[in-house]
Amino acid sequence: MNIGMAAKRAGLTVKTVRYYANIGMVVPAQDGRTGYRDYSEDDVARLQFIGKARRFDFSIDECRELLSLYDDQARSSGEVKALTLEKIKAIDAKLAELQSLREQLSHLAKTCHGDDRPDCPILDALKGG
Amino acid sequence: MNIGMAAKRAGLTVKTVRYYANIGMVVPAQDGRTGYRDYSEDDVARLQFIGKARRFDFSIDECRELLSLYDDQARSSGEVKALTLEKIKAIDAKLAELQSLREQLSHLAKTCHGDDRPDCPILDALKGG
DNA sequence: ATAAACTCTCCCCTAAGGGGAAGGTAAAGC
DNA sequence: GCTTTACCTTCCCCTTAGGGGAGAGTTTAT
Repeated sequence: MNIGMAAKRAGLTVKTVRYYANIGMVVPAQDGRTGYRDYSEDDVARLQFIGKARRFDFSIDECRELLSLYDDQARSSGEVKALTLEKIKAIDAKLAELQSLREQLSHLAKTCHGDDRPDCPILDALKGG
Repeated sequence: MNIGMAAKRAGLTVKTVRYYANIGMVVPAQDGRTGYRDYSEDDVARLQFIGKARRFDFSIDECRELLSLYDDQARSSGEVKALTLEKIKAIDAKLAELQSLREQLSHLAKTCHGDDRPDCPILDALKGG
């Protein structure tokens, strides 16, 4: 099938699907005369797989790993789980960082009266060396 | 003072400080003969200001706004507070997204026995249309 | 005088595509 | 059969916020 249909069925944009072909993630057959990409059902399944993994915040490189595990009939579920746990750890770190940031900003916002007067504790906090 | 000292005093890299000069955020005087940038105390204060705001996750464009508010003696603290509250809102959205992601991944990881057997609920979840 | 440390500009690189141009192809309408 | 429209191709530039490094000039220390 053509790229437009493959993209639609995978819930991705044509640009994205073309990108995945360019970087070698999902490389479909290609018509020699027209140059049109020709996606198989299996290609579409892989696109869907990647789409889902991306929505789970896995990077392209991580998707590549997952995909090779997905392809490998002999892989252990332990490998997949390890990758997932790593991802969770990274998310936890990001969460902690954002939460700390939020607290600090929230504190600053609370101390700022936020009216027409020009004095502002937020700017003062940013100012100090 | 030279860029190296300005960078050190602002807690930034030389590359970063040069970048801020290039995009017009902090443009120091420049020696006509050598081309060396010459940072004033005020320049350093602005660099420090930007450095802090960046650490608070404000984007370069938001720093630009903050900086113009910082420069504007007539600005109201309300404007600054509004920007800060917007930032907090954006952080909250990101937090919610990451938390949902974490829950889903955590659930998947829990259902995966993670041993040497090849069947893996995580990959199965990614596979399904 | 020379070596080390510092500075300059210029160019390419990052992640994951988006936007759009120029041009070929296919399907539908008349 | 012809034309419009929709779809496809490659190619190139754009995004964030700088990092890495080359090649060349400058200043400082020995």
